[in-house]
Formats: sequence, structure tokens, C-alpha cells
Amino acid sequence: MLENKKKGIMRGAIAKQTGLNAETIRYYEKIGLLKEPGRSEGGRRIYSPEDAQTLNFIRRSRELGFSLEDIRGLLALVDKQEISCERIQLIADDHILSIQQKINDLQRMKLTLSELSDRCSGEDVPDCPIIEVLQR
Amino acid sequence: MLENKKKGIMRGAIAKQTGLNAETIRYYEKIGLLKEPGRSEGGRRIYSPEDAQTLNFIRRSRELGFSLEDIRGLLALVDKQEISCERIQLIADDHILSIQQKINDLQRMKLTLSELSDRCSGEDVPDCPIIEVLQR
DNA sequence: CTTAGATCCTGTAGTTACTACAGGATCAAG
DNA sequence: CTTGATCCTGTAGTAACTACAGGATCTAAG
Repeated sequence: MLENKKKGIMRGAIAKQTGLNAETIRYYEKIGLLKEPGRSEGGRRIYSPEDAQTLNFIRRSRELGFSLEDIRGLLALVDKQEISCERIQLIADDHILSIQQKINDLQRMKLTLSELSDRCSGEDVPDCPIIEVLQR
Repeated sequence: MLENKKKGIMRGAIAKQTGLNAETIRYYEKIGLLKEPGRSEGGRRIYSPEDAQTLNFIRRSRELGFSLEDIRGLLALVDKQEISCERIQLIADDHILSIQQKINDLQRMKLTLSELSDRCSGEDVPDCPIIEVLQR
């Protein structure tokens, strides 16, 4: 189970290491987020430590809610060594705003639903305030 | 501009009335959320007031974050006159929980990003705490 | 009555971020 | 040499729409 002479790991191993699904990794390659990895003689992908780093970057960014297009931009900045705190902070702050917007929307939904639910008798009656509001 | 002798309104009019995109309405019909409306002699859809009511129900439910499958279930209950407060409340409360879960996730994201952004110097330096965290 | 412009029709493809096959090929171990 | 694990490619499915293309139909004005 030597991964390969050329040093590097294969699909399953990098999936485990990065916490990403193996198919997802192939998808990132397909859409050009991850550069094409090397191949073994038999044609299997061999991932380098840099590939692993990129994939971890992507995963963490996704966990913070960045879209793949956001991440594409982030990676470009990183690759071009154009990482200025200023620009990254701008992107992040923009993203924080859109997250807050989503939170606001969800809180509004929750409040409305909670109020409606509270008005339910909980009994098996035909009239339900929730349905009534939805129907009017 | 009499909509039709048979009384009822057409695509554009119901779109305006319900606040839904005309294409969206056709989509709801296609997936069976809205029953097929009547047609004019020329083959154009004629929507009844009940159709409008259903569409408003769908729109309001969507605004509260219910999925189309949730709504399909809700509509079935309504149609079968099986509207019991109990069941509707159960569905709503379940939905409230999943909304809260999303809010929690987003708040965690926002907190993390805010903390990172605060640590940015804002100056044009190559090291950015955000990128550092994403890369490590 | 004709024609222009608005509105509608159908079917299909694109969007986001994956996930899940099918049907083979390759690999390491026994 | 065979078995079982892992990998390959390409395609299709998911949610909830949106956006055409290329016609048909309808209404109002001339």
C-alpha cells in the first residue's frame, strides 16, 4: 500500500485527509478549482501536498459559506501572491453582510411561524391559524 | 381586454396577482403542485380564483421557507380537508427547528469571519489572518 | 380587413454544488 | 492467478427556478 513512488496520495486517501467526498474532489478539478493532478502509469490521479492544501482551503472556505466562485477569486489572489489584507478583508466583510441578510430573513420566518404555531390550539380542530394565514 | 368569457385570468395577469413569475407558475403546474388550469380555444391557460388561491398559498409558504415538497404535503392536507391543527403545528414546529439550525450555522460562520476580519490590519501587507487560517 | 405588437405556447437548457451510478480498468495481496 | 478494493470516464439526477428559441394567437389601431 505504498501510495506511489512519485510520492503523493490517491483519491480515497486525499478524500479522507481533506474531509471531502472523492467525487467532489473530481468535480472541483472539472470546474477548474483544483489544477489537474499528476497521474500514475495506470492513469490514476496522484495528489500532491499542495493539492491537499488547496482542497483544505476550499473546504474551510465552504464551511464559512463562500460560494465556489468566491473561492475561485480567493484562490486567484493567493496564487498571484496578491494577498493584501485590504482586499481579502473587503471580500470577507461583503460576505459577512450577505450572511447577516440571510440570518435576518430566517429570523423573520422563524418569528412568523412561531407566532402562528403559538396560536394553534393543538387540538384536532379543522381550523388552523397557520393554514388560515397561508390561504388568505 | 376581457380576459375570457369563461371568466378567469391568463398567465401574465395571475403572475402579477400572485407575485410569482409566469414561468414559475408553469413550473408548479409541471411538477403537479398546481392542477392543470383550463384552456381557451386558442390553447391559452385560464386560471380560476382557486388557482390564484393555491398559488398564493404556495408563495406564502415559500416565503416562510417551506420546500416545495413540504408544500405538496400541506396542500394535500388542505385538499383532503384533513387540516388538523395538531398535524400542521407539528410540521411547522419541525420547520422552525430546521430554520433555527440554519440560523445557528450562519451565526457561527459570521462570528468566525468577523473575528478574522477584525484581526486584519487593513493595510496592504502580504500576510492576512483570514488567508492564513484558511490555508493552515 | 389587415397588420403590428403584445402575450402566450412548447420544449429544452442553464443555474449551484454536489452526489450517484454504470460499466470498465487497474492494483496489491494471497 | 484470482479476488476484492480502488480507481477511471461519462452521464444523469437533485432543488427551485429562470431563460431562451421559434412559433402561435390575440387585440387594437389604421
